[in-house]
Amino acid sequence: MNEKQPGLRDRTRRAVQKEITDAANTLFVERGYEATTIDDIAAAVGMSQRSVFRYFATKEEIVVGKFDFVAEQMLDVLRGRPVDEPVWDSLRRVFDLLVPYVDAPGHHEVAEPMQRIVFDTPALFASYLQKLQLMQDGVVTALTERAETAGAPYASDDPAPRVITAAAFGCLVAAQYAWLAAGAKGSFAAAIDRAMSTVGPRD
Amino acid sequence: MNEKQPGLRDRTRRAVQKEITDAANTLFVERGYEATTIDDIAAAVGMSQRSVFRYFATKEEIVVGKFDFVAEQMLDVLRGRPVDEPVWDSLRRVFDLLVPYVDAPGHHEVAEPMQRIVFDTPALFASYLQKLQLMQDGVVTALTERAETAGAPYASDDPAPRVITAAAFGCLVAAQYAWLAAGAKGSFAAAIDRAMSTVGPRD
DNA sequence: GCCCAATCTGTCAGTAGCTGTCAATTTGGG
DNA sequence: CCCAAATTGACAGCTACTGACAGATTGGGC
Repeated sequence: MNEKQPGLRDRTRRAVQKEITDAANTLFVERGYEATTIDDIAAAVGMSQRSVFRYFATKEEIVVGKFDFVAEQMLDVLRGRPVDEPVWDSLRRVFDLLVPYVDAPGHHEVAEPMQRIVFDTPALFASYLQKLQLMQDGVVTALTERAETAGAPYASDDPAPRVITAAAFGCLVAAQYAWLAAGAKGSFAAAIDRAMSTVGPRD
Repeated sequence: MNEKQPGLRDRTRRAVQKEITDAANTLFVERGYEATTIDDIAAAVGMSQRSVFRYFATKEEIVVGKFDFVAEQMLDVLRGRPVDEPVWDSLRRVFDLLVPYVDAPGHHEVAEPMQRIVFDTPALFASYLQKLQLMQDGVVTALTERAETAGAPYASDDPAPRVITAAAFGCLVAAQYAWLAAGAKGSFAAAIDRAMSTVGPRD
């Protein structure tokens, strides 16, 4: 087995990371992202600036780092879907993973303002788009493998899997725009449904 | 008339900007983007670091700044298309604008390496994605206006124009991936055609 | 429970991107 | 020809980020 128990060391590491993100997010919402300094965050958590950088490579990563984890989960979900399910439907299921991050019931005090901060701060928005691109890379790989498993592999130069994935993620971002513009009311899942019914693969 | 002659001042400004980008691109291709310092660029053009920042707000802007200009051109092209043309076809025509930037015939010595640098340097790629998003904002506005002109306006909460635009731009990026992966041979326009025939709007 | 190697930590020094200020110089255009 | 406006370099300063090192902490096998 290549499985490994998290071990105490890893667990405390995650705990400290969460402490930092929580403190940072509070500050970001209070004072704004750019107005908050790494030293501010370090002081709030009670550690040195250098140590904060031992948990997060960049300031942006404090905000968007969680999406690395989401990207992994996406692969699990996608691989768990039936191989004969239409690709567009599988992708729709994959996006269910993001719903709790966006539509977070309960912590509307922090989650929603943070979302606006991401969309309004150029540096953060760029990082977010980049993470989405990373997710797409994983999805494209999984989709390619799945097609092979199903006995209908894509040609090596066929752009189809990437195009379909890109279109689906485009729907995702558009849905998020619409949802935020409408005041973050209503269900985010419904916004995705609506977006993904507007375009789709051709055959 | 709200038209204004460029005036000598503006023209020299553009000229200096071009001088900087040319010198910078050469250095970027030679030594890499991150290994090249603003001071290096300033020295190469024979001005102070401070002055370089008077022409470009950020280092990334030296590379991706030209896309602001492209975004404006896109609006012109889109507004010049017949109002009854299918949206997907109009967007395909808009993308013709990007072909010369990517498929640049002649200066393959710089244009193609720079493209790889953009895709391989995280900071640059993120900026590029952001510029694409900016272009989309403009396109969505133009599309909305056009629908009004045609007497078939979108509902204010209808995500359709943004979704379709996002899907089209997704095709664009996927096409660029495929084209670069195939060694930048063949026509980029054909890659876009292929990508945009894989997905599309539903009605 | 003991102990050591592995990990974590703070401190310090340094680099690069980027900004404000100001005085000196250049220059477009009337 | 001349002046108001724009451009410039020099300097100081801030913040994100990195490398190095010495000392403290601690997980986990014995």
